[in-house]
Amino acid sequence: MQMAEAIIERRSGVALWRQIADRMRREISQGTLGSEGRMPPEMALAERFGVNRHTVRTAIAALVQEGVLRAEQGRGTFVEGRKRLAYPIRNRTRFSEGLAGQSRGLAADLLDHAVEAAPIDVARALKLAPGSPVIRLETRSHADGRPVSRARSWFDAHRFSGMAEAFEGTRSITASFRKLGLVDYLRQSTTVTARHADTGDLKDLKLSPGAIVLVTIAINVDTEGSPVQYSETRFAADRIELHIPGAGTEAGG
Amino acid sequence: MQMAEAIIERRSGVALWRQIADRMRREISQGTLGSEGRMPPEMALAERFGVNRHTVRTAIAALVQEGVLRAEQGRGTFVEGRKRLAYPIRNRTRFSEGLAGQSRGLAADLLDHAVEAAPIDVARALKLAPGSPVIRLETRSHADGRPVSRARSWFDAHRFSGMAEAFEGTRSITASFRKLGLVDYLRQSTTVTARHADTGDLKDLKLSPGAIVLVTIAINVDTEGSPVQYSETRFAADRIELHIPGAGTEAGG
DNA sequence: TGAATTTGTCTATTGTTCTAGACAACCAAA
DNA sequence: TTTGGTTGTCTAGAACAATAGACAAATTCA
Repeated sequence: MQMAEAIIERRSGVALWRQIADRMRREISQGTLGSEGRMPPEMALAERFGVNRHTVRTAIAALVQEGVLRAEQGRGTFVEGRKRLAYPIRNRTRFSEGLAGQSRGLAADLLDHAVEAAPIDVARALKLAPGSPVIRLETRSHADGRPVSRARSWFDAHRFSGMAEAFEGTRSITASFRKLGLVDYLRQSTTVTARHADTGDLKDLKLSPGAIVLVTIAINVDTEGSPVQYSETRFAADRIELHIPGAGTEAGG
Repeated sequence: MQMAEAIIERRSGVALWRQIADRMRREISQGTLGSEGRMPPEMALAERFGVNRHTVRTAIAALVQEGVLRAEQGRGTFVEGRKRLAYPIRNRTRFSEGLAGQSRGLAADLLDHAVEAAPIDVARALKLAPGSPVIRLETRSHADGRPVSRARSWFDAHRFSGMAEAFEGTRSITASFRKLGLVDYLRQSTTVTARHADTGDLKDLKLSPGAIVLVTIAINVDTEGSPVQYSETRFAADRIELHIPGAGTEAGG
C-alpha cells in the first residue's frame, strides 16, 4: 500500500475533495499525472491520497465539470484538458452549428441589451450614419458547461427592432434573424487579435489572471451585401481555437 | 439590512469561515478593514458577509491564532497585525529560535546559491585571501506566511563545501552547520542600518514602494573565534524590530 | 463466453461546518 | 448604578463532507 500524501490537510476549512481536485489539476497541467491521457483508477488515487474512493470521485466530478477530465464507465477516466474546441470561420459562420458535435450542452445567455447611438466604428461597419440607433447585445456562450465566448453585437435598430427579445427566446443569432425575416446571411469579414484577459474577461469567462483571449471583429451581411451585424467576440484561448478553412477564402456552402 | 458580498461562495469545497478569514486578512493588510485598529462588531461582519455570527467568530478565531487580530471581551476586536515580530540579536543568535513562539509557520527558502570568488569585504570578514572561493547563499524567511527577511550569506567554500545542499535539506543555517560538523557558533558582530527598499527588496519581501528595510551585516564565528559566516540581511521594517538585549554586550547563555 | 477491471449508483453512518437562539461576562459611558 | 454594546459560551438542529460497503453497468481481454 502506498503512503498517503502529506499535502492533504484535514479540518483546514478546505474540503478534502477540493484539495485533491486542485492538486490533480495542477499535476495534470504539469504532466505529472495522467500524462498518457489516462488517469489511474479511482481506487489507486484514493490510496495515494489516503481517502475514501467517494472523496476522489467528488474531486473527479469537479474536474469533469471543469472539462479537465472525462470519465467513461467500464473504461477509465481520461484527460480532456488539452483538447480545444475548434471554431470554424467560414462564409456561413454560425456559432452553434460550428461547435455542434464537438461538445454537449451548448448554450447562450443574454447578459445585457440596450438601444444606443451607434459608435463610429459600428456605424461605419453597418453603413449607418454615426449616432443612428442600434441595438447592442451582450451575450455569452457555454460549451460543456464552461463559458467559451463573450460577444458584443450591434444591429440596426430600425431593421431588427425585436432582436433582444428574439434572442432571449431562441438563444441563437441565426434563429433570431430568421424570426425577424432574415433567412440567410454571410460572413463578410473577420479580424482576429489576441491579448491578455482584462478583469471583465476574467469574470465573464471564468478565467484565471494572465489568461489569453482571442478577439474577433466580425461583420455579417445579408444576401444583398448589406451589413446586418457587427460584433466583437472574445474567446477563451485555452478552450477554443479558430479554424479558417482554405485560408479564409473558401466560398462556403 | 446590508447586501451580502457575492465573493463568499457556498458549496465550493472551501468553508465559509476560511473564505471570510482570507478576505479579512487581505483587507486588513490593505487597510480597507480595521484601519482604525478596531474591527467592526461580529454582528456587523456577519451581516456584511451574509452569514451567522458564529461563522464570523470562527474566522476571527483563526486570525487571532495567526496573530492578525486580538479579541477582548466587552470591548471589541482589534488589529494586531501592526505589531512587529521582535528579532533578538544576541551572542547566540539563531534566526528560527529567535522568532519561535512569536509566530507560527516559520519557513525559509533557498532562492539561489553559487560558488564565487570572495569580494573584498567578505574576504576580510571571513579572514580569507581576497578571491578565495566562497559559497554564496540567497535565502528568504517567512513568518505567518509573510516574507520577513532576505539574506545573502557567504561561507568558506573549503570548510563548508556542502552548505547549499545542507540548507536545502534542513532550511536552517544552524542545522546546516551542525550537519557539516559545526555544533556551536557565536555572533561576533552585528551592524544595523536602514534605507528605503530597492526594487529587489520590494519583490523579495513583497513590500510596497517607499517601504523601509533594516539591513544587518553580521559575522558569526566558531568557538575558536574563526569566522564561519558573513551575511547581509534585509528585514521588512514594518514586520520586524531588532532587539539588542543589554546594549548588545550580553554574554549570551 | 466468462473473468477481471473500472466507473456509476445506492444506502447508511459519522464527523465537520453552519445556522439559530439564549444568556453570561465584561467594558464604557450616561 | 444603570444602560447599551460587545465578546464568550452553551445547546440544538440542519446542511455538507467523508467513510464504508454492496452491487450494477460497461468495457476489455483471455
